[in-house]
Amino acid sequence: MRASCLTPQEIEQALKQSGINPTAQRIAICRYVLCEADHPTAEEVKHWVDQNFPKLSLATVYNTLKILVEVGLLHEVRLPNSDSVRYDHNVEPHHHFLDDRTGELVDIPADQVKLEPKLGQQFQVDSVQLLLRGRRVS
Amino acid sequence: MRASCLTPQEIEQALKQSGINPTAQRIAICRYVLCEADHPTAEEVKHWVDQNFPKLSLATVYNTLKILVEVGLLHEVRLPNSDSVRYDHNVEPHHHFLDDRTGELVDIPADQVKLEPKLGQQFQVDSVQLLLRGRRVS
DNA sequence: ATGATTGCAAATGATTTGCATCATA
DNA sequence: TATGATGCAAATCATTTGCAATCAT
Repeated sequence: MRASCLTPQEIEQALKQSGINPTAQRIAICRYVLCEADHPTAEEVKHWVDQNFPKLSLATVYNTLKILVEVGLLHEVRLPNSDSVRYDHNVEPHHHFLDDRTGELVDIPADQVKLEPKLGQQFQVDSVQLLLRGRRVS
Repeated sequence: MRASCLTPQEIEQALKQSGINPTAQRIAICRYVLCEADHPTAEEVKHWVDQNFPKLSLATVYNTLKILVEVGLLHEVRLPNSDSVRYDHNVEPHHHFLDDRTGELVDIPADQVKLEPKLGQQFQVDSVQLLLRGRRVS
């Protein structure tokens, strides 16, 4: 489901291919956000880098995340129950399930939901964003 | 599609039934947000009341909107392209279409989209939030 | 009078920005 | 040394909150 972890070298490659100068800070952020992390907020990213890459500023975290979103390596997710943006390294079309109890956010592969809008042809649908809410039962 | 406009009396009724003290300010806000308005932001509500009900503070706008959401007379909508919450007086289940060019947000009746999640039974789906994005062609 | 409601201004939280410093080609 | 990247602090934007003044009962 989740893309396998990238090595620092592969991350460097990916950044270069997207026209991003692969600085040490950016690679550090990518290591977390493109791999280990699960829909983190900017604060969570900052918290992680604080432990693994001291002296990286919050502004650089935000700036880097913004760049990654711009080139499409990352997607923003805004949840109805929070003010902070979450970052999703899964850039393939997919849906989300939000556990309203725990706040946990789970990726749902696109093919697990049959979705057929029947709108007038004046509506040209380019993309679809679906959030399923409820709770997970064990 | 849209519920017909409520008279001030009916608004007063609705507020009382929801246990909200129907003050002049609250009725004024409801007149706009439960009726005329089309997915306004808090700022847009403030702008309207400024012209029709001077001396109503922004804090009261926010507080009133929050109360209306709490009792279910209004729903919050967070769009991916904006930081401000929009308020939706259509509290029946429905979807949204967002025109990425104009920013226009259109209600889509629930029955115009066939939606069948096929998730494992550990996912108990209580509600669904669908945003279709694209552009409207004339 | 009493409690609820309001308005104002200050506080908050997330994010952005300006700018001086720093690193690297 | 020129260009871009970083760190810091201040700015911004949406929203919330504290509190004193006001209103309705």
